[in-house]
Amino acid sequence: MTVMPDPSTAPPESRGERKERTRRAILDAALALCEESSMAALSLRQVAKEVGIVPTAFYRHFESLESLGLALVDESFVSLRAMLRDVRRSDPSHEDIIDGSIQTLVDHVHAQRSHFAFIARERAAGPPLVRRAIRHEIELCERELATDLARLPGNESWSSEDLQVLANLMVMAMVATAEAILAASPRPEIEQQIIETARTQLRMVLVGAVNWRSS
Amino acid sequence: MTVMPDPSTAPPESRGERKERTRRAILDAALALCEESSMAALSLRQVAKEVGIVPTAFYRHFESLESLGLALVDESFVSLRAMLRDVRRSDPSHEDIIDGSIQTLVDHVHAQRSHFAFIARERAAGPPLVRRAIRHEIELCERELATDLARLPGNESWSSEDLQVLANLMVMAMVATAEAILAASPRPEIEQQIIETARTQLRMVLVGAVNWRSS
DNA sequence: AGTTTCGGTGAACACGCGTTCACTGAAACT
DNA sequence: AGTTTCAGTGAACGCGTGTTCACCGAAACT
Repeated sequence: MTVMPDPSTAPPESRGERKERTRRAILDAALALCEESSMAALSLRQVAKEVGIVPTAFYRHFESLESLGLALVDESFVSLRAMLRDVRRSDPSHEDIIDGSIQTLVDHVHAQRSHFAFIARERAAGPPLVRRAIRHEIELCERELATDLARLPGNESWSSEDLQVLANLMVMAMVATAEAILAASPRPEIEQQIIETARTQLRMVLVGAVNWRSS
Repeated sequence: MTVMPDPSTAPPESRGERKERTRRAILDAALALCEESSMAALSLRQVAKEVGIVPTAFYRHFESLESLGLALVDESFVSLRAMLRDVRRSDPSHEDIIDGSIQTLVDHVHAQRSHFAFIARERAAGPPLVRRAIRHEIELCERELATDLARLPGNESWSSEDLQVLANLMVMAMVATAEAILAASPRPEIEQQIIETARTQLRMVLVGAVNWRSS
């Protein structure tokens, strides 16, 4: 609960290290507290109590709850980009590229549960600035995916607009799948069904993609 | 601001009519107030002030903010189902079925803006019970769409599971499109681009669907 | 005409909120 | 050793919160 280490057993810690530790504690507490509703229903005093500091000490780390929110957006998208990197790393020539990608998604959603939940929630309901920041980050992810898709063999004839549209569709399906997994857990049998659904959907979209323009 | 009619000009009004009028005013005020954040950041006193009644009078109509939320879910899904009915009404043999459906979506999103925004927001960030209610309603819509798809010619060979998965994909795209329209307004050129994107995506999915099983 | 019903009132309750300010005390620097 | 820096303190402010209660007065019923 408290940030203070036990002075008898704790190793020596510089001032900077302690500040960073409190900052982390604030971020974690905020992430945990807004899990049940939204950032909009989060109070400075709640966070401070959870961290184990007095309310005013909060201002030593963030100038407002909104800037805390923006920091959480940054942090959450580090997790999301790590996932995209893992998805990209898989061998594109492999047949199970769909299964692999979905498994990577599932793994990361479980490992960084709060970050993905934060993005899903605040994307629609966060403070205006937080909302904007999230939408912007997602748009960047779509553009990245679009350039990745452009490099894939067989896509030479695609216009960049169509690639962008396909990337948008895929990201939207990914976001929805992540949301569904979060809403389902911890019920493995429902989660398995969501995974099956996502797999089939990705295959359907893929079938649509390979027959595009040629139909 | 106030619910009270001017006694000099107002027509006579029964007790039941007045109660219903106040109830409506509460629903509208809540819808308007949580537009900028979420139900989670809504207070009874705020709503009462907006309606023009004293806070305690709220309890004459709803037993809590959460039950108000559930009433708003019901109301919002009346709008959504009205939209689905309009979509379904269009001639399925017509070539522009995609354009027609999307136009219907756009029209309804504009006409019932607050209802669609409410669903999009609270689906992810509302109080747990509200979230559950919305997810359940959306699932019902998916099942309805799946049975509709089953009646379409050329789908005889589809398994009911695949139809369900396709319906899920389409509803997910519809929800995302509605969200995008709400986030874009009032910028007509961006909205037009969203519509174009949705049109292309629906075509892609359709191409995938017609080539399903046969590929 | 007399009585009941009930939507709306207003005071009061204990508590949580964001923000201010002067402060403490140990770490970090000179 | 002496000074500065600064994360964390704690009291105080004015306001908003949900909920309770006894009360009012007009519509609705008998």
